[in-house]
Amino acid sequence: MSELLPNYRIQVLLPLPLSGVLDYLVPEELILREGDFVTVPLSGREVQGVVWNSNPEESDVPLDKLKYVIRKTDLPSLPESLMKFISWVAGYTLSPLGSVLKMALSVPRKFDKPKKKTLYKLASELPDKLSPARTRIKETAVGNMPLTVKSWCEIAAVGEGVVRGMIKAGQLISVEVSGEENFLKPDIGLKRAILSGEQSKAAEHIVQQQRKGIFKAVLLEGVTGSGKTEVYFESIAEALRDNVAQILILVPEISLTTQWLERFRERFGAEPAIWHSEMTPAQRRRVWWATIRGEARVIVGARSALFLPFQHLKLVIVDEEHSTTFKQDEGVMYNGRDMAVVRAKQMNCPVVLASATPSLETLINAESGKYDWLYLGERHGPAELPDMMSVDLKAEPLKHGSWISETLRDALNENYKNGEQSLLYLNRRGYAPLTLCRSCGHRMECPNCSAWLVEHSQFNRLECHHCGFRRHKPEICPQCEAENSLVPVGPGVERVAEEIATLFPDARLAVMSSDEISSSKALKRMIESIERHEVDFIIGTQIVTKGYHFPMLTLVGVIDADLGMSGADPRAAERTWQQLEQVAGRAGRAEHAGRVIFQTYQPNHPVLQALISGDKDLFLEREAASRESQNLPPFGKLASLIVSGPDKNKVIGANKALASKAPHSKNLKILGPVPAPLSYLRGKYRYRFLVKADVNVNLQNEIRHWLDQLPSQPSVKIQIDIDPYSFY
DNA sequence: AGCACGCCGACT
DNA sequence: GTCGGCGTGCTC
Repeated sequence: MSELLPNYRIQVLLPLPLSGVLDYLVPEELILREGDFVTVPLSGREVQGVVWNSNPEESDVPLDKLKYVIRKTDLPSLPESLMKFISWVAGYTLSPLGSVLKMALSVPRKFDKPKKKTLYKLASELPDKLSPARTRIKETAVGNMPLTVKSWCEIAAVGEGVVRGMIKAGQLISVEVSGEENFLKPDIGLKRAILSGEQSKAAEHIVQQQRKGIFKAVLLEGVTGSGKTEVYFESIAEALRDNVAQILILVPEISLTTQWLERFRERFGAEPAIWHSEMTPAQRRRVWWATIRGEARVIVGARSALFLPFQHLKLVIVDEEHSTTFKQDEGVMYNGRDMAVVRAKQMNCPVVLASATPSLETLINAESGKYDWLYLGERHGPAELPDMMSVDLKAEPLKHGSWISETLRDALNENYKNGEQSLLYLNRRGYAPLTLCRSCGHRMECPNCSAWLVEHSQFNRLECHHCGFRRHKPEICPQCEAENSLVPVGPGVERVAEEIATLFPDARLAVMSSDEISSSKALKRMIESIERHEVDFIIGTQIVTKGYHFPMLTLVGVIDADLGMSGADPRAAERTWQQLEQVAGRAGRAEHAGRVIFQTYQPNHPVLQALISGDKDLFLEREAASRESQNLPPFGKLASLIVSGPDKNKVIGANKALASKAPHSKNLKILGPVPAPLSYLRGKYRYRFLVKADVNVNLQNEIRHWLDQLPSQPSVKIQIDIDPYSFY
């Protein structure tokens, strides 16, 4: 260390799409360690980076090229465990290291420390006699949780004057927190759920793993309503007995979990820290700081929460582990579920994968004994499993312009007459997926993509669901100029809603799709209205599969059970099964028995057979066998390469160059290039290669070597997706 | 990601 | 003759 004086060299990783680190010199007076945040010069500007290597062995960058670190940033340094995770993810996804760092640091102005905040909690002694408004405050208080003035107003539905009055009277006591402490200190003893024998056994198992402080993956499988949440809540409560333990709960869509958060609040009397993409910069900063300081104990977040700077991560839970929304399919393409397992492994803590319909990958791992397997078989409470049947649309054809078969219509009618709720499921937004000219056959297509424009009747316009292009629905055909010749073809949720409105003119409808639900507030309002039974028919896209409890819902009609069954996606059947199983799980809550009707042209399809017979094991066995025979995940490795660019000839040229250098062996096959299913997207031509390999092949190395043989061309982009879930 | 460098169209 | 379009390439 004696010779490190003025020319002491370090390597800094910058949050830019650079694949490596940059070398800098350290001014004499500075002491820098790995993980420290630094400000460095980069082509004339100042950039924030992280010291990645404080003692590089060698480097080919000549000394005279190096610039000096400007200063050390006043931030807690990045935990070593996070640096390790970032490196791992970059290597696995074949993304530039700097891009992964950027993702991990997507905290605007993180150097601003969060502001102080004043919260108020209920005084321990209150007068016996309180005004009605003040009594409401007293009664809505959960545990001893301090809240902001605004939150008190919201939860007790009182005016601000009431709260201020109570503060003045000493009935609410102020608590100063540095901004992130108000979701801390969950009360582990509060409101313990009463667990069934099976549930407590499962919880106990997780707790034991957690106490051992070693990595272990546990599959927690249980049908909807079997009480998985209670099980992992108990494990969380136990893990929190360790006074510094941090717990991460990964959920598919945080904005859709108001009901979940209420349960958490009831159980722990505190808010968990929440992390998702739609947070304001101030909220992000608060959670990031609370996490790096170790003050946030329970963090609930979408997949990007994996990149928070945990200090003492002691348990990871992945809720709805089968959900495909864990897969990020742009930028750094990683699967949150798989990376959660890696993160837990690196942190030496257990990871719990919870689902009613586990993914095949996870089931195979559980079967082979690689993961522990906990099964909750009883359906908790009095609810019965729904009664399922399919309607063969070949035997019972739909009338022209109608999407509801007679059988389904009769069932809906009966349910409606009985004053119960029905759900119609169709995973297709808008009014109609295709608009066609009756006189010349012209199809309304997106100018930027090879895709049809979807009619949205609300504003009488046509939209591209891939690039966001929209236009007014024209009066005349743009090709043959015929008048009134454009007709909608096929149904979307809006069109099904229209049919329901015609069939049941007095019924109250709610359409649930991302078009109707712009914010989590709008969603909450809609859910509450359904819970209060202000709605008779719900027509929804896959947004309804996300695990809400609608106690009055007793009939589910699946408009098109075949949708999504075909295509290049090897997981299509599994995904359809999961989606339909989840939708079917909405029927029959509480004391009402439920019914599910699937409309299909393929009543003998294994997916439907499995759902109706309830023999999901047989289906999964067949699905596993089929994937094994094709050497597809999880039995083989798969990667997709999308070659794209605005100049079609350049893209084709790049394809040829790639194909000529493609490695081939007994263990690795490269298929393609073929035009991608969306062969033109956002103004770019797209071709796809698929790389299939045996599990023992180092897929990343093979691909890296392959691409390294070719010069990079800025006008042609190559996107690598390891273990792809999206096949567009 | 920025930012500069560089080579072709409409302007004072 | 220049201003400026954004294609291309580099940043220690």
